[in-house]
Amino acid sequence: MATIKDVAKLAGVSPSTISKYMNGGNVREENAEAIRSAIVALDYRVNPFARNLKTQRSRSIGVLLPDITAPFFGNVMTALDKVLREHGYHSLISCYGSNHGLERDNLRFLISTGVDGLIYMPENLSVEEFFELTANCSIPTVQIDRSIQGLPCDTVLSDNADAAHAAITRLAAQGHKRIAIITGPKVVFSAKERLVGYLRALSDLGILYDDQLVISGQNDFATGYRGFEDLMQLSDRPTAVFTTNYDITIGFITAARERGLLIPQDIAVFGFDCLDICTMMKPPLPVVHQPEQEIGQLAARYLIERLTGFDGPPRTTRLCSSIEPKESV
Amino acid sequence: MATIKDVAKLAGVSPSTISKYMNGGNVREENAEAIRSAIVALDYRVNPFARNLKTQRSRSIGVLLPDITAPFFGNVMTALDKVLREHGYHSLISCYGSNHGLERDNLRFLISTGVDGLIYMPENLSVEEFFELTANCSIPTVQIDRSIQGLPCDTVLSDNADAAHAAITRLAAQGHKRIAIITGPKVVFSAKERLVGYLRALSDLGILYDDQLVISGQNDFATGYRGFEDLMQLSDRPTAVFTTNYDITIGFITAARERGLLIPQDIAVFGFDCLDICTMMKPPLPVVHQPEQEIGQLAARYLIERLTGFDGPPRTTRLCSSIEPKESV
DNA sequence: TTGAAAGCGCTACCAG
DNA sequence: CTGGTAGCGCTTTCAA
Repeated sequence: MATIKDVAKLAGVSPSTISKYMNGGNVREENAEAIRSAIVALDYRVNPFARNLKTQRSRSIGVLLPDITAPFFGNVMTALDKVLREHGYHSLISCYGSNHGLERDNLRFLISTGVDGLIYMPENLSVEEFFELTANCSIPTVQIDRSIQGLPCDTVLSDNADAAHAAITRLAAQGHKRIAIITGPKVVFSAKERLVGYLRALSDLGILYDDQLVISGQNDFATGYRGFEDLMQLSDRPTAVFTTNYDITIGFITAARERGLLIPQDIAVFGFDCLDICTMMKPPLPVVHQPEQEIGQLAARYLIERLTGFDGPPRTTRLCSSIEPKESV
Repeated sequence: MATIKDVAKLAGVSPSTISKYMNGGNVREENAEAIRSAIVALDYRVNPFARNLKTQRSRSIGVLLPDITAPFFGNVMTALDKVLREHGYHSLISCYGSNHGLERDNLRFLISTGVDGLIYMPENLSVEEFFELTANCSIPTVQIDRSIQGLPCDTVLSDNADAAHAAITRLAAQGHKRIAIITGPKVVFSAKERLVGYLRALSDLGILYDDQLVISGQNDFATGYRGFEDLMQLSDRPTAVFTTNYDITIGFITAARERGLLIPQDIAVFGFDCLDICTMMKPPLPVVHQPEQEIGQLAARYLIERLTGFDGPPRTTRLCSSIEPKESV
C-alpha cells in the first residue's frame, strides 16, 4: 500500500504538499497535476487510521439500536442520516437485538471504534453502566425514543402518554367503554409511557379499569396476534383495542381478519406507527403517528451542536405525535 | 485524555509493559496491581486510532445494505453478526436506501473507515465503480443476496429462480392456469431472477404467457397494494398471484381483504419471506422461505476465511429456499 | 519479565 | 505556495 511519502517522491513535492492537496488546499496547478498522476499511478489512498490519529476525529457517528427491522427506526434513520451527512458525518449502525449483553458490548465497541458522537436508543442499561462504558459521557450523545432515567444528555422523545391519551379519548368519543390495550414489555420506556397514557385516559373518562383488558408482551407480531385470541376469550369482550406498536397492530389485524371480524364494525382498532400502510387500508385505520422525520432531524441537530462546541445543559424535547386520520371516521 | 505514557508514569513501569498488560500478556502480579489502579485513577482507555494505525486492523466489518427495514436483512444480520462476533469482529451497518449516489458514497466511507472486511448487498454499482472505490478489491468482500455480474469475490445467494419455479409449479398443480406475478424493479438482481423462474415455470407447464399478469414495481407495500387493484381490473382475472417479496405480499393481502376477497378461495396468494408471519395466518399462506440464517452464517464464514489468509478463487454458493408449508393445503 | 526505541502514516506548524 | 519537522498514541521488536 502506497503511503503519502511514496506519492511525494513520485510527484517531486513534499508530503505536506500532498496532504494539503488531499485536503482541498491550494496547490500550484503544475504540482497538482503531478500529484494527481502520482496518486493514480500508485493507487494511493489516505490511511484512515493515521489521519484519525492525527486529527483525533473520524467524522463518523455511532447509532446504537435495539432492532434494525422496525419501520419506525428506518424512518428516523433516514432523516437523521441526511442531516448528519450535510454536516460531513456518516452514520454507522450497530444493533443489539434487545439483548442486554450485546447492548453493553456494542456500546463499548462503538466507542472504541472512535466515533465522534453517539445516537442511542437505550433499553436496559443503567446510568452507571453507561458512564462506565463511555468514560463519563465525554462523548456527545443524544438519546432518542427512549431515555435512561437520570442520564444527563440531550434526549428527543415523542409524547407517548399524551398520544395514547388522545387515542383512547377518541375511541371513547365513538362510544367505546370497554377498551383494551396491547403493549410491549413494561420495562421498556416507551411502552411504559403509552400504558400510562391509557390508564390516565380511562381515569379522566371515568371508565373503570379492568386488568383483563391490559396485555403486555413483546413489541412483535405474535403479541398482537395472540393478544387478539386472548381478548376474544373473555366473557365480556372489548369493543375497541389500542395496539401500541406497528408489529402488534399488524399481528392483531391479521388475527381479527382470519376470524372474520370486520374492523371497525366488529372491533375497533387504534394502531401505532406506519402511517402509510394504515391509511392505505379501507377504511383507514386510525393510528398514532410519531413524527419520525422530526425526531431524526432534531437528534442530528442536537448532536451536531454538541460536536461543534455547544456546551449548555442537557436538553430533553418531546415532539408531538399526531392522530391520523385527523377526523374521526 | 490520559495516554499510555501517563499510566506508565503513574504505575512506575514502561509503556511497553502497559501495552502488554492491556493486551493480555504476562505481567508480574505486583505490577499488574499498580497498572490496574493507575488505569482506574486516570480513567485510561486505549486510543483506537493509535492502536489501529499500529496494527493496521480495526476488527470491524462493514455491512452495506440497501434497506435497513426489511425483515430478511434483519434475520440475515442476526446470524451474520453472531458468527463474526465469535471470531472477534463486530459489524457496522451502513444503509444506502436504494440510492445510487449513497451506495457509492457509503461504500467509500466504509472503506475509508478502515473496516477489515465487507459484507455487501449491491444494487446499482458496476464492477468498475466497485474496483475504483475499493482499490481493486484489496479488501475482503462477500456479496449476499445479490451479485454484481463479474465481480470476483465470494458470493452467497439463494436460488431465486428455482424457488419461483417451484412456487408456480405448486400453484399450477392446484389447478391454477392464470397466475400473476408482482415483483420488484427489473434491474434488481433478485427480482430479475424470480421473474425468470416464473417465466420458465410457465413455459415448462405449457401455460401461455400473458404480459398483463406481470407487474414490476418496487419492493414495497404500495406495489403489492396497487398490484391487486390493477389485476382486479382485468377482464380475465388471475386466480393466483405470486408476490415476490415480503412487503409486496403484505400490501397485496391487505388490498384483497379490504375488497372482501378470501384467500385462497377467491384468489390464491403465494408469498415470499417472513415465514413466521405467513404461517401464523389461517390458513397458512404458502411462501418461499429463504434460508436467512444459513446465508448470514455462510457469508460470515467466507469472510472470516479470507480474513485469516484463505486465498483461493472466488466462491459462489446458492443456498436452497424451501416452500412452506411443506404440504399443499 | 521488562524497557528503550523505532516507527505506523498522517497533519499542522512555521519558516522560507 | 512549499517543505522540513515534530509529533498523534500505540505496539513491537530486541536486548537486558
